[in-house]
Amino acid sequence: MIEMQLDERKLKILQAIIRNYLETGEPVGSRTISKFTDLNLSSATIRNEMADLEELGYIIQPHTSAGRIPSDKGYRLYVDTMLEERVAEVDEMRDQLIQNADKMDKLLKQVAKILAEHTNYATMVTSPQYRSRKVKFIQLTEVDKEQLLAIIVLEGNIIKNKMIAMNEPLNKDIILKLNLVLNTFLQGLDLSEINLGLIQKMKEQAAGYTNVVSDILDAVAQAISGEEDVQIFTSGTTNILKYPELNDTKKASELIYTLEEKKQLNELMNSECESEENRGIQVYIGDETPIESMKDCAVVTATYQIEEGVYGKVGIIGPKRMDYERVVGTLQKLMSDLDYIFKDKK
Amino acid sequence: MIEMQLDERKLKILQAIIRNYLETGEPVGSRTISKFTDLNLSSATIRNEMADLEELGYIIQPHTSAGRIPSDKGYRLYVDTMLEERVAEVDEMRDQLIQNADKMDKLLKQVAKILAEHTNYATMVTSPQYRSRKVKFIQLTEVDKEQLLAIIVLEGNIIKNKMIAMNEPLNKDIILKLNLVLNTFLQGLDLSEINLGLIQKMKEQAAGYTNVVSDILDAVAQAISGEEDVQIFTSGTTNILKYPELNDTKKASELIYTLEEKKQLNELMNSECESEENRGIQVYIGDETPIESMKDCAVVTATYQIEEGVYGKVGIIGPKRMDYERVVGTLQKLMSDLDYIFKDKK
DNA sequence: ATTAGCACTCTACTTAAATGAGTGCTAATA
DNA sequence: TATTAGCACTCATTTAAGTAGAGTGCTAAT
Repeated sequence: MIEMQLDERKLKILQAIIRNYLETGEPVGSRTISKFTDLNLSSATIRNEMADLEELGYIIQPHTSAGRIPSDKGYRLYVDTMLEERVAEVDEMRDQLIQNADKMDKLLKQVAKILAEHTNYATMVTSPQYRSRKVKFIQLTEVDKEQLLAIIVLEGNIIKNKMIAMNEPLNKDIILKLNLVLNTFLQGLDLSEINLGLIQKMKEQAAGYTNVVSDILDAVAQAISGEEDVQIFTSGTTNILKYPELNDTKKASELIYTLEEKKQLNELMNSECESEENRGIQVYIGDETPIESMKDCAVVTATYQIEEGVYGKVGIIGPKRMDYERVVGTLQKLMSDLDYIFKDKK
Repeated sequence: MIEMQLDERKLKILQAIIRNYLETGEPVGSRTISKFTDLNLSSATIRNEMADLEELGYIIQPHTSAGRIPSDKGYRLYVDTMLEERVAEVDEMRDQLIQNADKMDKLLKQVAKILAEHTNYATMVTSPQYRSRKVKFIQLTEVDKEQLLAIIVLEGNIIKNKMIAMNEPLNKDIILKLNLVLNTFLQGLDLSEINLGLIQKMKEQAAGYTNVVSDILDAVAQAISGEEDVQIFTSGTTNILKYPELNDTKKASELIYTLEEKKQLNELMNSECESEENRGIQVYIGDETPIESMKDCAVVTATYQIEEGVYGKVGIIGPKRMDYERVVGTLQKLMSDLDYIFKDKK
């Protein structure tokens, strides 16, 4: 059997099928393509080509006598090679954003919301992760007889508080000494550099009050490492319900639940941003996503950068027939807007 | 025509209808009630009574040959007079809660989530509003040459941070003095007691450095008053989709959107808690709720108290055929658990 | 006052037929 | 050889009709 190839014409037809499907959400038939394209081919010819495309795995027939819809492989080809960049008309987004730039989490919530409103998809935004954040200083303060407040300031003035319960009151000198030890050891250190060995050393250094002190150190260490506070903001989850192909109650509710619950989203939002050249925009289609409830969706993520080593991600979840051009365009624009805003703040 | 009255028997029948409907979600017919109750009446008699109850407006017939379902008025009567208190089996909830009691917002998120999981309804929890919160202590710390960190600890160990930019570096003595002034003046004060006059006095007291100082005081005052952060946490929004009568895509998505958006929820969650005796538990049925998208739901809210003058609210949103007994019971239990947790923390 | 019995209503479900979009294949055509 | 017209066939969707069952309202008997 002759090896089949994707010639120019097949590509054009595939593109037409995808474009059309993106618009309508309905399987597209040969007649439609015959009229839709400027190829001037009869529906019969298109049918033959479509049969080939199906054999090649780029399109799928939901049932015998239906039109074709793109397969994951088809979408993938489309996203990789056929996507024309598009200048999105999202300047107003920027204006809306700048107004709320004073508090980081509010800003990010805004980003998620505005993005959702603009795209009509569900969106998610992670707070920046301070992976290589350095400790600027630490201060322990006695709040009352039973409680100590640890304040940890990280580079970039990220502030963390941690209440530490004490069994027995500590006297001022000890607190002073602890402050000294903590600062001497930890100041200027990268979070990744704070390991168990170091903590062990500190415990030795502060020997004598070991039991209390080790509690405190543990608490502080935990507060510093603070994985926990990679917040994820989501918005527009109900947009999901607008797309008939996702509107199966069971599936949709699982998806919305995932978005509400947020835990699982880390899998998506924590993956490294590889291709620097494309502003870290990644597209997951169908089974490519690591999240079960999104198997019928497409996910587009982009990475924004606050400064060297401080990244966050923005993601959009929609049907596979997502308007990729618009989404990618919008995200690129948004990334550059965020850059602008953060530069300004700094 | 003779004025009809709600006699004992009619009440019993109504109660049986409602109970049954709460369980099944289906209209309930006369035969069911005839067997269900211990009244030993035939279905025919029940039918007569039901006709009366319908005329009185307590039940509704969705169509000619269907059973009856409770009307809003019927639910209302049920909630007001027929609800027997029930001891709920929610002790595990308490255990789960205590584990996460260290950070307020996490705790409240947990409350929302656990409550949603236990009840299978959608839930919402507001952060407490510190109307009459007292200042415990304030500390200014120099972070670097240009920035000062103000840490304000309020009663109940609510911690607020505020970064303050300085035009000119301050020397240590001045900071010390400022600390002293701030604490002397503000410690133990109610937020409402911190007014412009007081601030004026403090400014005088710290005269000499007025320009910087007034900036700082303004910042601190703003940080303390911090109205903005009445957060609302929601959870289990997808539970809505489990109830067929709410599963109309359009309505459900509006409702979930309301819950995601949160803004509107303030209308519900900010209303005063009137009847102290009932732990501030309020029930809104159907049109009684101020929120449009909840017209087909029932909402139950309860008020928790951290201490004198510091309240927050917990709310549950479900179908009108909500299991009121269980919900009210669960909420009462939860309220007392929260009390316990907060007492302990204090 | 209660109840048995019966005719009636209306929904939900099942089944069957009609519709129509779309295909695959074959034979004719350029 | 590539393209196309034409036709039989498939299958999801819609429409219609018929059935079953739950429940009512009313009347007459107890």
